[in-house]
Amino acid sequence: MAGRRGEGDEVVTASPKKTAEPPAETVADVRERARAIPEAAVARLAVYLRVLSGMAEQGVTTISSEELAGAAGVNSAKLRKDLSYVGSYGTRGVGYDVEVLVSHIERILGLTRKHSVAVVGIGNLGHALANYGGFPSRGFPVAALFDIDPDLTGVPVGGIPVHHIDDITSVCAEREVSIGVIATPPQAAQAVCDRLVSAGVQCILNFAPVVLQVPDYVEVRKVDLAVEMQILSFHVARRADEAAVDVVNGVGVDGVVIRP
Amino acid sequence: MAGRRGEGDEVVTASPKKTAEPPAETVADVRERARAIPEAAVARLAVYLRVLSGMAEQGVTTISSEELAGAAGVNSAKLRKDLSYVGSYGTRGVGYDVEVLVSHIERILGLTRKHSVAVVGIGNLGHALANYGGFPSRGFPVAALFDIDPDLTGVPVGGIPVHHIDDITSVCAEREVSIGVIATPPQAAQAVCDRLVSAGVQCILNFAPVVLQVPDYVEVRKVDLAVEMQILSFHVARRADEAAVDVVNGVGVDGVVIRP
DNA sequence: CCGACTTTGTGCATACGTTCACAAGCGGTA
DNA sequence: TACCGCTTGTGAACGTATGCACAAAGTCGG
Ligand SMILES: NC(=O)c1ccc[n+]([C@@H]2O[C@H](COP(=O)([O-])OP(=O)(O)OC[C@H]3O[C@@H](n4cnc5c(N)ncnc54)[C@H](O)[C@@H]3O)[C@@H](O)[C@H]2O)c1
Ligand SMILES: NC(=O)c1ccc[n+]([C@@H]2O[C@H](COP(=O)([O-])OP(=O)(O)OC[C@H]3O[C@@H](n4cnc5c(N)ncnc54)[C@H](O)[C@@H]3O)[C@@H](O)[C@H]2O)c1
Repeated sequence: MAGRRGEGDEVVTASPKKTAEPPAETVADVRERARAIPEAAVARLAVYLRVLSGMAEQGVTTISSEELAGAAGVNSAKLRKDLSYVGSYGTRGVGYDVEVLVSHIERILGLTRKHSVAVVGIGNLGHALANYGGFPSRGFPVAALFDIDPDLTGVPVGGIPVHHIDDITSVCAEREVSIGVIATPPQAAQAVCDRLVSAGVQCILNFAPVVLQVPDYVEVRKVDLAVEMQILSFHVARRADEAAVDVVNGVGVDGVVIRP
Repeated sequence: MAGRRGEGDEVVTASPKKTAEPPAETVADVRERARAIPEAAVARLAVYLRVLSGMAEQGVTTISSEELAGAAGVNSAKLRKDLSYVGSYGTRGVGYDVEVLVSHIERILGLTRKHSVAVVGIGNLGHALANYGGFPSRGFPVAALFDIDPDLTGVPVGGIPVHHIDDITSVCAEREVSIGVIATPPQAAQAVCDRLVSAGVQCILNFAPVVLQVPDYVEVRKVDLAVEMQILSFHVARRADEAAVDVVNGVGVDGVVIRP
């Protein structure tokens, strides 16, 4: 790593009583860095990873920040900064080795280990998720399905048997589920969430349009399609408003310049 | 509106030659404000709206920022700031009138008008979306479905007939589609997107794991479940790293205090 | 009508994220 | 080896978002 402040890899022998203000840099910093990656950058790293995997399949071995940024739909400076959080694995004047980059991003994202997924609520959405081949191939095997409906339990969906929600604790423990996906009706979501948490699941992906309450140590991400659509709707409205402003501008509100 | 700088609701007659530095506030500002709402705030407004609608159904007529913030899972100061972008419709010492707030948020989000949705790609996910009742009830009627598979076209899904993708332009125009949802395999997504744009659709919600290229005036939002899971995975890994640091800390790296 | 109490709305400080711009570093070439 | 052109990696400037803390503005009981 280039512009590091201190000098050399100062071993952990640490000076005795440095009560001075500027804190010394330690081993902790190496770990600390992972924590220092902005959430927004993490989301983009996942996108870069997908693009890079595609590149690798097409036989591309090296890629410049400019190219990768184009393919990922971001500014190249941002891309380089994002990659700098991961470490410095590029070659100046050349670019990045695709394989190397893939493996380092995978390491940072914790994809060196598989994360088993459990889907709760095997209705419209749950069926789609269970049948989807895109998760296992990316390191997220769907290890268990749950529903409360007795007509569904026992029947396999996408090759995986559906368990009754009451068995959630034992099955999750047995299959080492680390991610729980909630696809139940909103009324049931909080209760399901609580059961997942009790079962030791610390990561939850929630499709139900409710705000889940969880302990601090549990990470929740939500996918709310109605919210997405409302954001789109907002932009439509905003655009209409701007058009209206332009009209007013054209008509000319006396003397008042809108954008000089 | 409370803390407004100027005085009274200065009508649009605009003072003659105020070339002074502090720019006068005009009609444009009212419109301007909509544009000034941070994207993050817009997403939260949609959540507040959902919570408020639920409250209204339960007969709640008034709510304080503290209560609403709790229900929406955010800090109350943030909530109040978000609402201040919409305008000042609360009553100090009392709180917000639920109905009033709902209607103002709806106005800002452009929900006073319906936004017809077209879903393209009626596979696993497309079926789930077409069958989902949550969209029409929130002002987003599903007006058309499209697929390339001749076996699917003509057959109704969720009460809506599936059209062939080749009819996309005429059908979208006829049904005044304003939001296009892409649920096709990734390989087809860019082509489908281009067709939607040609058909005049300016808002796109993309489920395919690809980065879409669109003209500036088109708004795209993506839902990428694998990315969501990878973000969760990152947090798991980060947590494991922190635990490792704590162990090192416990063992005691001589003299170096990690967090004093 | 007053004064105690509650809750909003926002100025300000801080933290976070993005973008610019350029020195540092590398491969290739003479 | 010395130079050149290209691309990375990162300080620093900027812009945006968050959260605190408190004055302003309202309600309500007496
Ligand atoms: N279908 C979509 O396209 C879509 C889109 C956006 C959001 N959502 C949300 O996703 C969730 C699921 O949607 P859906 O269309 O699949 O609903 P659905 O009604 O088709 O399926 C829900 C399933 O959950 C099961 N269930 C109910 N209570 C349960 C409990 N306590 N424990 C376990 N399982 C339980 C039901 O038996 C049913 O099989 C809903 O919250 C919905 O709002 C769905
Ligand atoms: N199913 C899921 O749970 C899930 C989860 C995450 C992401 N996705 C993504 O969503 C998309 C759809 O997933 P799916 O599981 O429904 O796939 P699917 O294969 O079940 O369905 C795809 C549908 O698109 C149609 N199609 C193909 N090319 C088309 C074209 N050019 N024009 C119109 N229609 C066309 C096909 O006929 C098919 O009906 C994929 O990109 C997938 O990666 C799905």
